[in-house]
Amino acid sequence: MASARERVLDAYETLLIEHGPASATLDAVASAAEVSKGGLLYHFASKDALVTGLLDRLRTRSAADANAIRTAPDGAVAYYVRTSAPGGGVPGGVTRTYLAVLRIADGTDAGRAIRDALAVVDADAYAALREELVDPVLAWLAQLVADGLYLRTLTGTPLPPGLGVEKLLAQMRRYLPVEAD
Amino acid sequence: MASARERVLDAYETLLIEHGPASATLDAVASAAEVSKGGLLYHFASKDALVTGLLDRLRTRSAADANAIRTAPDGAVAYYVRTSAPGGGVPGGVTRTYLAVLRIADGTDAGRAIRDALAVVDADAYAALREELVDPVLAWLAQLVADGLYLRTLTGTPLPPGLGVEKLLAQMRRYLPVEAD
DNA sequence: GTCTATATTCTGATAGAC
DNA sequence: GTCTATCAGAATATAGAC
Repeated sequence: MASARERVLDAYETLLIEHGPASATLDAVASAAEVSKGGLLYHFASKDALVTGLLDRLRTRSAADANAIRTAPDGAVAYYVRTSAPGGGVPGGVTRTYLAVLRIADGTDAGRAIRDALAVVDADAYAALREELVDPVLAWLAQLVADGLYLRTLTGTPLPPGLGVEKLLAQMRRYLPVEAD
Repeated sequence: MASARERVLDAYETLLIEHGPASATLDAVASAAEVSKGGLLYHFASKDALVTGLLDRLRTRSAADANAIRTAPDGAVAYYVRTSAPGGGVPGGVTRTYLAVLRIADGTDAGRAIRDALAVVDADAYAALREELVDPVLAWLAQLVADGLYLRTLTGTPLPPGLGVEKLLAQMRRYLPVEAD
């Protein structure tokens, strides 16, 4: 079994995504992670510390994912688009953590660290895409397409019938110079 | 001054976007709307009723916005992309309400009505874009670019230096057959 | 390191005056 | 239609046993 600390973060992610921030109470997280509330508070001394722990995980996974984008066999764009689509996230990847963190982002001063962490993920992915696509605006365009899929993943809206990710990638290859050299 | 009912919805939207769902308590909403908690509960008998009221507003504004997309002078794509970018929302438009509703969406049964309402907004905009772009995959591609900007608006991440919306539109016009006939 | 029990604060909602 | 006063339940966090 994974360490209690990792189990707590996994449970917090799942609750944030599936039941929303209001349901991600310390009680609920502890219960889902199969530890007591006291056990949870040993690893994360407060709810803020739990959030900080999730942000640390997000940064770590973002760096790893940027590397995966760079080394993807089918090219950076295809990898990024596929992993952004609903159901396309890889286990232990950045997608799930990003979606969880999105749910606790707000416009307050306290939310500043959260927005900064999300901005770093964006910048990491953009830098990785730029290594395949030299034109900055084109790289941004490709990233935005994938981020649009991300928004669908966030809302839980399934893809429209007849409109799949591979069809989208084919259209991008047809019109945009996004092929790896 | 706007009616108390509209002020309450405005205040609820603002609190959801700027301070997150946890801070959008009945007390806080009433205070921001400059009514008492009792006054709020006269117009919206429960928190669920407040959510339902916001979803009704979302659907109304989505229908109006779909019409604005169709009749935009510069074309549907340009309008949709511009209004999706950070700071591009029009007062009383669907953007702000959509961002607020996004913050209360979750994967539970109770959140089903919320996700459905968000899906309707997506479908409304897609249908409006399709009237300009006949190719379904191309229309979807254009929508995803705008939705990617939406995600940035949601996270509050400013656009990268040197990468503006008009540059993006120029690139889209260059590579994609997205020009209005 | 992990647990139970408790203190304190805050939330949604009700009751009833005006 | 709008207000104040109040309650029952839940939330975070602390204390201290094991």
